[in-house]
Amino acid sequence: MTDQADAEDEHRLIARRRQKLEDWRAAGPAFPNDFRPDATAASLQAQCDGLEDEALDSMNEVAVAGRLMAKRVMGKASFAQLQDRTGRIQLFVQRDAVGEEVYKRFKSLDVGDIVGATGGLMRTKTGELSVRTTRLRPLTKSLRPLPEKWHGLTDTESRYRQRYLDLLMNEESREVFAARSRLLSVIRNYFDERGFQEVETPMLQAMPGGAAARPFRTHYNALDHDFYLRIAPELYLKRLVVGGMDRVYELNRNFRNEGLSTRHNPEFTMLEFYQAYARHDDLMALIEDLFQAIRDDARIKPGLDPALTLDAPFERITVADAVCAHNASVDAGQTRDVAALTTLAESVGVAVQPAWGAGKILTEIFEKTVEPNLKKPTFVVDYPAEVSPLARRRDDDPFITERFELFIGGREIANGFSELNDPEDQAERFREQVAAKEAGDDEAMYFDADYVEALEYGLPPTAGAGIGIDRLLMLLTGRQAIRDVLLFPQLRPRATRAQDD
RNA sequence: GGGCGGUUAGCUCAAUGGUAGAGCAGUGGCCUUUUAAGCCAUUGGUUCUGGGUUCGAGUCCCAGGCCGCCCA
Repeated sequence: MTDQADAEDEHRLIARRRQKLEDWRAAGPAFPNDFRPDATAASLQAQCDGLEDEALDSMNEVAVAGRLMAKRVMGKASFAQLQDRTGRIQLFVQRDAVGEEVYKRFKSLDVGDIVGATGGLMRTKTGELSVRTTRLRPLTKSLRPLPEKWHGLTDTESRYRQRYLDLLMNEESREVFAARSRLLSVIRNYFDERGFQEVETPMLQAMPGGAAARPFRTHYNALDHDFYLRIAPELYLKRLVVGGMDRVYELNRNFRNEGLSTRHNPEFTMLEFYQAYARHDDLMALIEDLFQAIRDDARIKPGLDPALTLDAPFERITVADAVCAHNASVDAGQTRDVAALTTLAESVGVAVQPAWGAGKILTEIFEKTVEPNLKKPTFVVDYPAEVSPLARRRDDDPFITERFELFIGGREIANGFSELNDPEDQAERFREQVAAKEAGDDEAMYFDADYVEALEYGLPPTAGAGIGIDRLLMLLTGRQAIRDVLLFPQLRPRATRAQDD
């Protein structure tokens, strides 16, 4: 119970509703949990579509439950809108049908209260399906007023911080997250049907690996040891392939210690999958096919720029060819020439570091000058080994790897490669990473001796790829901000909430 | 990290440096098929925070918070 001082400080609107809750308590259990709806708004709308009055009259009573979203009292008869997980259904409440007492209680309900209603079905003069309410049970009192009924909740900060209000008030928001669920479901079905096993590997890792990124650090008291939140599951998934799981996938969170932006959230959802006895180009074909399944089965309504299409086949181009195509000042013979690349890099605003080789500079130029222009789905291939420490080199050209990235709408959507399964080459690549880290690159990798040991038992020839689910969903739903596709995006903590100490 | 914009009633928004307002919600009244129901009346403010300028600041200046957009 709140004490008197709190109650007096409380906002008048909340205080008023709290008083109504007291009235509920006086009338019996105020938070009953034995009401059982036997229908939903959508099921009733579907079931009664096109039915005449007589047909509705002859139907059994239904029980519905949900949140009161609108209340229109017109004397001795009233209408209310009940919202459940499927949509809305109207209640018709007549004083002479429910009795004076119940009608009075109905009139004292607030928009936002959660109620259960029982009654037959009818259609109003204007044709709206309604529950002709005979019994009405208040189930949960809402002490705080909902946002305004017409404009809803538009303040972006409130929409992110109080997502429950956004979901209650904004159907588009509900639709985005329903689409998210369907997308994940389509992906899981796709891999399950092809013999991939879904697994979960550690998020709390003693040594973060599998990507170039800064990790979050935390402390494990029982072991008195610092741990990291994973930046990628890659090295664990490949250990599983060593262990005989020839096809695995994981669909879960990664954490990267970087800034917040329209396109970055510190925790984000990634699909990674690995298939033994396959090469990177097998996975390119698989991803093309997966995207057809997403297009056909995920039923994502709004969004995707009409100028874009997910239809296969996707375009294919090499990093070097793409750089030449977008930069007139460099030709095919110079794409491994540090001097020529440095000149070009600086002319496009890339600050070249002394430690960078041709592969790194070329990739930076690519990201700066080509990436944003890749609107149509495009596989970019032949990434330099220098920027691909976990990818297998091409047998005919060890400067580059059997790696691809998929770009759609100017953004990276997927990244994959034939896995490096030569333990000696992998050890050498790790040593280069450690050298880069010591030279000041805090995104460079650690030497993961345990992983190299696993490779020494033999990783079958394998290809793997990752797809950023949040960015894919942004693309599919046409959302500009990653926060619009995350239920609880990261925001700066609020200082004003009183924390004692 | 830098630049720009925003921040006013529970919500959505107004307000030349001169009495802080409207709609919705709330409260009281009328109203037995409404659709943002309608009509009458009415309550409600730390104008994000802290300084400053001024006879007087929501408004101008400085610093800060949070949010958004753009850039690095």
